[in-house]
Amino acid sequence: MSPSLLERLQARGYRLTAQRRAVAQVLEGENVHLTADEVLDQAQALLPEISRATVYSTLQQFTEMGELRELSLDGRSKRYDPNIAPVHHHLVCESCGSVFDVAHGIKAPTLPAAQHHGMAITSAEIVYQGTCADCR
Amino acid sequence: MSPSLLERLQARGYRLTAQRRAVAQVLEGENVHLTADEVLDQAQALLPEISRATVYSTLQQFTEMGELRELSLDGRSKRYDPNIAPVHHHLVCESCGSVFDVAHGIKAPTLPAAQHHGMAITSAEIVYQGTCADCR
DNA sequence: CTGAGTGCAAAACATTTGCATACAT
DNA sequence: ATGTATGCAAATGTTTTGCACTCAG
Repeated sequence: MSPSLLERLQARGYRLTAQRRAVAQVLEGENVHLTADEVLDQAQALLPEISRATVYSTLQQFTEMGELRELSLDGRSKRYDPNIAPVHHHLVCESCGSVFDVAHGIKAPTLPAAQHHGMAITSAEIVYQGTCADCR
Repeated sequence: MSPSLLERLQARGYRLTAQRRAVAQVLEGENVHLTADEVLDQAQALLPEISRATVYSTLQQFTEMGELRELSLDGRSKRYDPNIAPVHHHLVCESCGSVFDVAHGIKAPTLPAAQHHGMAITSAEIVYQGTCADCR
């Protein structure tokens, strides 16, 4: 089994506090795509005194460290995905906003240089939109 | 040439006011991906008394009518794309948020039914991320 | 005319920031 | 110890809403 988020943070020598451990623990697992607010809720269940500002700043740091991927799938709030190892895409329910991972192996087509508009491309992500079973 | 946004609205018998005409006019053209706030700015240049609430509600209606496509490309604010005819994808600058269209012809791979997670898929959009010429 | 559209201001969210205090290393 | 992380509360940015007034059809 691959190292957990918490283990990866320790391995980096990252300063660990109870708050950061709570955030890491909430984000452990497969197919996890929580908003900052959901992370706050679940982290407060583990550690009641954790504050909103700390959750936001911790999520921002984990993202900058490359330990989380920030997803902007609807116009409302960002979601955080701890599944960073393989590049993978997402399915989004247009009705309730729930998110599923697409197993790796599906690859976005490479964009011909003529279409780069002068940009240096670093990644490509596909968002499949539709309606989930619950919303139908 | 294909009918303009304004012409399409007229053809639907949609009730037209000076405000709605201003919003439609601002969104005319190719490679336009404005935020609500940018639409407000430009619409106020045409019609100083237009209000923020009207711009938001008009954009929402145009989107529901299928005359605009709402893009959630960064976590900040939605952008509105009047180019709805062909399905097309986008290039986004991670630094400044500017957006370019990818010419049609590029298609996202079809997702095998086994990966649908019970969802009914309606569309697939690719977001290519990178850094634009100006930001380098 | 008349219901739908508009402006205004306030509310509802999402996120960020400044600063004094607490704590991991 | 010491510098960084945290909590609090206020600020910022985006979008929505309630309500009285206006106007397109």
